Amino acid sequence: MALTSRRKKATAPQVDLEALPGYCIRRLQQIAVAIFLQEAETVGITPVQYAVLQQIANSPGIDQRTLARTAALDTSTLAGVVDRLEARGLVMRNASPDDRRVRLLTLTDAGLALLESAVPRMLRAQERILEPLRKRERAEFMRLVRVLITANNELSRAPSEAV
Amino acid sequence: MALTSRRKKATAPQVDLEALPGYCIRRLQQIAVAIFLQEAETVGITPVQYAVLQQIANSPGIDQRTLARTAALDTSTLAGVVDRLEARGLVMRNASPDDRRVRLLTLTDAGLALLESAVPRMLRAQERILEPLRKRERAEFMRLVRVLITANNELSRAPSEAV
DNA sequence: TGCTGATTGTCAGCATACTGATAATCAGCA
DNA sequence: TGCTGATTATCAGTATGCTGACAATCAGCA
Repeated sequence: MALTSRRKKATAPQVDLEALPGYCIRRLQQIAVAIFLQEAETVGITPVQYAVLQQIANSPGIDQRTLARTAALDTSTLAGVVDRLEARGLVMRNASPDDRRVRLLTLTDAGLALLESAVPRMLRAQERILEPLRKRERAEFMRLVRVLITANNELSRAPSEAV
Repeated sequence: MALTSRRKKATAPQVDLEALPGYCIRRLQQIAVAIFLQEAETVGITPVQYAVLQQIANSPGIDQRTLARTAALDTSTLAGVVDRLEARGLVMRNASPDDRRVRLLTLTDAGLALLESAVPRMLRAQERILEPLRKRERAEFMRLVRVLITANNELSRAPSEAV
């Protein structure tokens, strides 16, 4: 039978998703978010909202562009996050006196209070995420993840940048 | 000075996000997606769309509920993904003869052809994600991630389930 | 001073991802 | 047979996350 006459029955490539780093990382992210939301349920914030509140607390009066970099968020994504935090009265958005394009962010008293009550719950969530690993494995996992992040930092539109 | 008269100046807790597993996992997920999208640009599919196409190829005639579990997606999320793939003519959605609630999924010829051209690019993306690690570290990273996923599997609404 | 290019924030559009609700359907039992 | 509870898929609503485009503003220079 000549090759050309053989009906090319396209055989679907069989791939096990569990073996793919990208798939496993997505699963891990889903789980980490679920744990955070469980722990922070009474506070009512998401992981990203926590990160934004925390960075504003770390650097009061920060502008949105810098905040986006330090929280690893796209500026357009950050705009939405800050919108929601502002609507809940947790964050103030004030125009900069020096540059009218810039909007400076500060926590309100309510935002600070919420952040303070969120921190222990956030820490508990972090512990739970790594709990299945032995102590030494946890450190090794974090080391490996940080290598991956640092080396590939520039690849996403929101490259992280230390403050 | 009595405690009650001291103005409680709430001191913002300073936390370094980079030290938090959840934050690092989110960064890693952003990077993994960015690498995948770069490699798969000419094919025009996302990581999740690839996973869905691949699982349909692995099990032709699979129903959406089973597919959601094996691809680690919520059924409501999967509905949208399949909508888009169907609209592009990559997937067929047929009612089951046995149970009219169930919709069975199959790849079209175009879907199969696209999947075949996507696989090598997907594999290249997987290599790039772990490239910053040494060979032994890559295996260790994958082992640790799988421990975390397996142990915490039930925590997300879309617990993965081997086929 | 007035123009040009860069910067800041926002928007529209698309794609995950979740919760909670609902319609359609099925399976089992009185 | 007819009813009840479970199952399948879908929907509305909310929240990341990205791209590409835009208006407002600024900084630097002719």
